[in-house]
Amino acid sequence: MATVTITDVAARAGLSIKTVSRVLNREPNVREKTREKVLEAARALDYQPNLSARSLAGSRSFLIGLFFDNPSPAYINDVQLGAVSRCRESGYHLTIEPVDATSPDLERTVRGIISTLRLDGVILTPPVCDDERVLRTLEAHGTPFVRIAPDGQPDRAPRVGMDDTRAAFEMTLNLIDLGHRRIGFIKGHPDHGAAHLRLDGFLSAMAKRGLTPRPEDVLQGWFSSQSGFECAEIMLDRADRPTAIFASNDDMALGVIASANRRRIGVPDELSIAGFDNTPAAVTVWPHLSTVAQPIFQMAAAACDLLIARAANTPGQEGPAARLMDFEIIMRQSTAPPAKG
Amino acid sequence: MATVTITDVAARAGLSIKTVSRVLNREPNVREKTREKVLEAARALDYQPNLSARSLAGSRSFLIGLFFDNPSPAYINDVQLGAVSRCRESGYHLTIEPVDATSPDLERTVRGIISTLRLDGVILTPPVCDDERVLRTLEAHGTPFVRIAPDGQPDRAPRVGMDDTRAAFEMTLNLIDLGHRRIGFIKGHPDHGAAHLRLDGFLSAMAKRGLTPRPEDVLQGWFSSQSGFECAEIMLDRADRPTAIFASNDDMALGVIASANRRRIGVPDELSIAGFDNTPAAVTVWPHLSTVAQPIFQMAAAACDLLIARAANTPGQEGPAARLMDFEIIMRQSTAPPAKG
DNA sequence: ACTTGAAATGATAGCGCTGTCATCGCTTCG
DNA sequence: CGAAGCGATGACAGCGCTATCATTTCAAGT
Repeated sequence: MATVTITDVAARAGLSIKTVSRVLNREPNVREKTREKVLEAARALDYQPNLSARSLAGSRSFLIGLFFDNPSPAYINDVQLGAVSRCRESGYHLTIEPVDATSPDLERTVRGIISTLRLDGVILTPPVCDDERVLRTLEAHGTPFVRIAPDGQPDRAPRVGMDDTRAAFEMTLNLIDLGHRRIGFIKGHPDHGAAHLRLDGFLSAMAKRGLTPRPEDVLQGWFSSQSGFECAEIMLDRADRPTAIFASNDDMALGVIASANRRRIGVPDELSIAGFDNTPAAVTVWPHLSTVAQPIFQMAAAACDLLIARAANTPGQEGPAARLMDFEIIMRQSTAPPAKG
Repeated sequence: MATVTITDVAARAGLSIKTVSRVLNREPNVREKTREKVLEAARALDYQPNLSARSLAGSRSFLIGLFFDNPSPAYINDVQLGAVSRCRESGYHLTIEPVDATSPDLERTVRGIISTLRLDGVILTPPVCDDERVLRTLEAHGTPFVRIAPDGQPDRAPRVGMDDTRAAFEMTLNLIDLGHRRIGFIKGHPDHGAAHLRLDGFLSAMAKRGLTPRPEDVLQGWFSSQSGFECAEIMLDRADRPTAIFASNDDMALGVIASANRRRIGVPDELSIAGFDNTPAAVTVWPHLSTVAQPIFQMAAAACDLLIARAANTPGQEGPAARLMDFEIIMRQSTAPPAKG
């Protein structure tokens, strides 16, 4: 309530407000003893800088925007936590900005957000990170942004992501090495780049082990559990059904489990199932789902780091940077060696 | 990039900046024709007000904070969407502030956030909405806040919520009217007030129909799917097991389904299962879960409304307000009449 | 001691708005 | 016809900070 300003701190420390400002902003050329005096006064007064004033006077707003459009709640939740964790460390705050990629006003909306807030940076998650209109608007305004797991144009701006292909490759290898020969694969939404990468990984692994998936075992899904269910219904209907199904995301894998349960096909004894994403739901079903864990929290934190670093350095430096994070293959109870015979 | 200020708009409209400000803030005493001139100039220049400047000069920051501590991703996602939808309409923005209720620095953290950002209001979700330290800090600072689904102290501050008791009551009635007599109930985390309310609703409904649940059919869960699974394992192990199980949230209901699947107990033929919350996972499993839908989006929107209205009205008016929203009972495929015999 | 220059500190002008108060013009009524 | 009254508009002072540039301090070099 009783607002403490930088002037109060300066008075208490017996210094000018500019010196206080210098200390608070970690600027160079401040004597160690002076720094301590300032810090002590600030602590004693429980001084909290006014973001609006800082933003108005300076070139930074201490605000990072997170743009997203209807992703999975678990995903966006992880992104938020990762981003906020870094923001906290640097005195930044995160504003969330759901965006409707199908809106005709998209440009105007985006323009309004970034210029009203003077965002220091924007984090873009799929599918917004591949929306040409959003990218163009941000570039035109000169607002730095980082894309998380973008599909294409890898060098257009800094990005963080993971190697989907290699992850799918390794998961497939795991399945094969468990003894499976006939493995079904459910593709993801064709508009998502990751869907293609995961398919590539699956196919390479099969090829590497000298296996050729039958066309009827590679079905088109849409990343929804419903689509996974439907694909499973088709595959499991055949007498010579696969002994394992690798769905390109957990939701679809859950659909596969639902289908298996409905048909009373034992998992994993009669059918192994693997997913991708390690959503919370993966351990909500029985049996727990084997899957690939994406380092979403870390990716978002890294994205935030890039933006904050960029806002701090006055020089308008560097071009695009990319950062690939490590994934993790998590084998739980939904996968096992195929039944003998 | 080329920043348009209110001065530019004033110049183009041939008016003073104060008049432009009046129009933009919907203040009274502006001639209609003047208003139009201003609006047109603003449109032509694509003027976007600078939030920092507005905040610094005025008494509002146009920022609402959302405090939460590790709730379910689906829940918090809905809250965010609901809150942002209202913020957008009023030129507000939402900053998300995950809070660790167990942190010893909690007060300092909260104080830092609200005084740095000068938040116009804060939305509190469970369990933060019942954290005494958070409430006290907000009150001490004079920051308005609205609690979503708080457990106790109904009159401490404005709140929005739903009638958990009645929802559980109605769902139980549905189960009974389907023909079930022996219904198991899985309680929620005892620290969450909603858990008690839902139990009350269950018991009242049973009593109303002259039924008395056996003690061994009312088990203590923790709102986690794991705990639901464990409770189900116990209940379903008995020969005279319930014909229906009502879990006080969807996660636990999912655990029950998992247990039933593991035991090859058919759902809903041999066992009906109902949940509470209508999480996305409710339609990811098979069979789809019957559950209670909370109007989370609307609750958050209402909370936001209260905060924004309060920030707009200069008078420090009104005491606590409460708003109860309507829930919805959704009967899907996990419930059916009990097997004959 | 006296210069010299870099390091340390301070004075001051805004940043783009809103709030306060003054001013202007027009209607209304005695 | 003049005074009063009110609606409409404008001038201007900050809000709390950062940026620029001026000034002071102090150690080193001669």
